[in-house]
Amino acid sequence: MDKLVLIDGHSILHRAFYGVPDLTNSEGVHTNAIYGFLNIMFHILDEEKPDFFIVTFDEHAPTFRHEMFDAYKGTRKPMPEELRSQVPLMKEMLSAMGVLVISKPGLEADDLMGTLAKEGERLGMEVAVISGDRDLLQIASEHIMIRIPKTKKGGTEIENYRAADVKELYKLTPAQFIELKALMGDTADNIPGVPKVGEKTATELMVQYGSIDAIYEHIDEIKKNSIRESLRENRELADLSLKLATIKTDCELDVHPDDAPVPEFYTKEAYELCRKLELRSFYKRFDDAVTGGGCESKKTEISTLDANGLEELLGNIRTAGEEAAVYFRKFDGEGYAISFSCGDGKAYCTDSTKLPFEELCGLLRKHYSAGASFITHDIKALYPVICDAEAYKGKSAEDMSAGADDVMLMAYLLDPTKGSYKMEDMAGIYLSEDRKGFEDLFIKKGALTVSADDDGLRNCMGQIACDIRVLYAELKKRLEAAGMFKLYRDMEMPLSFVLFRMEEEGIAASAEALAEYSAELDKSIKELEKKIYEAAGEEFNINSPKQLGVILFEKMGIPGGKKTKTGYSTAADVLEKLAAEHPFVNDILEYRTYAKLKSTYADGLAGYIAGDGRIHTSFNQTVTATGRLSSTEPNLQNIPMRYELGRRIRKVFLPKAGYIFADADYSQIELRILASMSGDAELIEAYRSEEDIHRITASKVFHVPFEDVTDLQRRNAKAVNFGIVYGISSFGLSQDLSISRDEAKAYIEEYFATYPGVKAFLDSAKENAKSDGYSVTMFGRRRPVPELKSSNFMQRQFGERVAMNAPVQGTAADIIKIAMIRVYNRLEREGLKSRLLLQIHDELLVETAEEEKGAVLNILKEEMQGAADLPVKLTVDAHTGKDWYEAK
DNA sequence: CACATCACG
DNA sequence: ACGTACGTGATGTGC
Repeated sequence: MDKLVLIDGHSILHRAFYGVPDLTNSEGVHTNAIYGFLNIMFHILDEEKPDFFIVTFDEHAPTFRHEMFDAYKGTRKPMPEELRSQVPLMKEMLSAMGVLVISKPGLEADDLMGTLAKEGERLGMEVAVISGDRDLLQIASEHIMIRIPKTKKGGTEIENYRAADVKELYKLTPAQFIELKALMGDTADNIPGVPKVGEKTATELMVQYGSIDAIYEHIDEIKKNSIRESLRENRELADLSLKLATIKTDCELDVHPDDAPVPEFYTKEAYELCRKLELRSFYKRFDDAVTGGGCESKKTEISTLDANGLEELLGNIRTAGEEAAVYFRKFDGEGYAISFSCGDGKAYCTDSTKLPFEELCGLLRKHYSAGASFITHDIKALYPVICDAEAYKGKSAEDMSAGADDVMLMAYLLDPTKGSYKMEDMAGIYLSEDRKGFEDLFIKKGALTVSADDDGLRNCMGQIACDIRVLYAELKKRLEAAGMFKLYRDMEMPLSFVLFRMEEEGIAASAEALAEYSAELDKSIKELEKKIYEAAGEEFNINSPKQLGVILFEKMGIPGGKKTKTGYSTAADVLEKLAAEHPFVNDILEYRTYAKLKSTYADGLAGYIAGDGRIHTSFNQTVTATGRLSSTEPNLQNIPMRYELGRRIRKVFLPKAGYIFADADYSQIELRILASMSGDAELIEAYRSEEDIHRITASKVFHVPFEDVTDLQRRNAKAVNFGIVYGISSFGLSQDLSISRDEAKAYIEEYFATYPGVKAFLDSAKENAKSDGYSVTMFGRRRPVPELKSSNFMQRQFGERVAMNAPVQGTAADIIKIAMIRVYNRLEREGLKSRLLLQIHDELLVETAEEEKGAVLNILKEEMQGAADLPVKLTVDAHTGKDWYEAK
């Protein structure tokens, strides 16, 4: 049977544009949508191997269906210029490939597709329709499959729908699907729908009655007054919507499915266009005949080095004054492999079978300290190889990072919302090179699957080194274009060195104290366990929310109600509301607290104490969307603090003999940044008065004299202050304060009336993020906020909160990063023995030599306060103590 | 491996 | 009509 593939060109191009990060060729021509489109197209073609193939494009002029009902015209967003410019190029590419591209002015792509699909079906073809949205599901049938590509991490997945799949998923036939859409409406498609009828109601009605006509026949049966009346009043609108929602399948076209046999694709013209657009990953699809002899596929020449060879290479690099790309991997035990790539286009490798690790380090350290420079991926992991304590003594973080570059940090700044910055992913995104993952190829269950001098491994190492140098040039260009290169060089690179030193230093923790604490918790846990089992009348796993839910809400009959998708919610805020009536619920809350402290902290931390008696956390520099750091294995940024019982765990963190801890934290840094960035005169003045900020806010918002502010008023004002920073919503605030949404709304309005500059700032933060596609901090750090353009209300709402929060949280992150570098440099340059150990977002912990106490406290205060010069001065509280508990 | 929960700023 | 504060990481359960 013949097979026909139809691609909805605009829809897939659109999807590709938003799914693939910005990509340009060296002339600045945007190519990401074309790249994504071709990937999806080839993927489909490889899979379907069709006999006929057509791509449709609509002209994006007002179309008949939509023109008729101008009053409902939704706000169809204008196409961003970066995408618009790719449309003609895409068409050019398709025509160069010999693909039949059809468009007809005045016709929606949907109608074109619908007509062609049905015609194909009539001709006895198996039809696959590729589109980015679900509208086309209505034409699914036994022989017409709708395929919707989703860009998930790890490639594109495609959802497939034949008629039966639609029926299964929506409990509706494709034809009924049209009516469903007509009832609920679709703003993006300018379909009004029936007011008050949303997805839920529409689905209920359709499943029950089967059609719009049937619904109206049984309209008296509809229980909900408002819905019934709305339906009655809007019968015309429903019919109108139905017309609008129906995809036409009977358009008159001069082209027919059997006019479009699958073309050759890989023509000379197409190859030349690929070259022009620099879409490298597609080069290899073309034959030598059209490429003129596989110029891109030439293998990188890889030489193996011994000690002398490496010495010579490093010497050459230094004399040439060029930066060498380096890729280093350490394996179990002593094993390692390392590769280099320089300007000559060749790759050089060595490994533990040819050069002992210590010798490698010796050579690298010698040349790095003498001025050789390296580009790598994850510089923090390379520092211990290229320098040692002798090299960095007395040197600033800038000194130590001057000769290094890190493509991972660069890519993080370009898009901090990506989950991973693996080399193979970045080669795909920025170089259009298809690479296999190093881990996937050679690492299984944490262990190397080949020997260190295996050819496959050597080739891969060499390839990665080459990619790193090409990637560096590309990322540098992009960072400069985005105005973030300085941020990268002056902030992230020096910081990477500071973090390396902090991790290396570690913090001492007493295993004995942890064990003692654990035993104490265990005793309480056992007692509570017994009490809970008695109250419940049986033994069960208290740690299982599922079992706990059954006990509480079924067996004991406590009214709780469902909350999560899997069953009852037993979260603390739910249980707390129950505790007043059912005191035994308190035992469960208490049990949870103890269990958490024991498993995560008392026992958990003990497992991380290394041979030197210290815990060496990892500070991750490329994880958060806002620019903050994160800490893992273990997380030392969430050690209990708020309640005494948990806080006691801080007593197990101890300075070494002759030392104490000095701990300094910013006071309300985010709120001060908000005041500064917004320039709100009242809020700035409030801070200048140096009075309690929450009390001032309460006084203004609730219109009471400063002295008469009650504790409750202050608490509420504080919550509003916090809420503002999070991108406030009346719902969120009402939850936090256990008040009504109306009350919360009134607070917020009064707050904005009090600080109008804050309101204006938040509004412009949203607007700018929407038009630019990203938020930006005072120091130019960006965070993409694609959610602002989502058609989903919730997503958009989330985007707005993000747009309000990211500039503030991100600026705070920038400032403490600056402070860390400055504190590090002062300690090092002044030859002090004290060492920076931890950063907890707005707090720094320094292991302080007793005799340096005064100097360190001064340094912390000066450098933290001086990290940024804002209209509202930053203030820092600093303390010392014999353990972390005392110092905080 | 997803989810719920809870620790922090 | 619908469900929500921003940013993280670790643990235990249960499919």
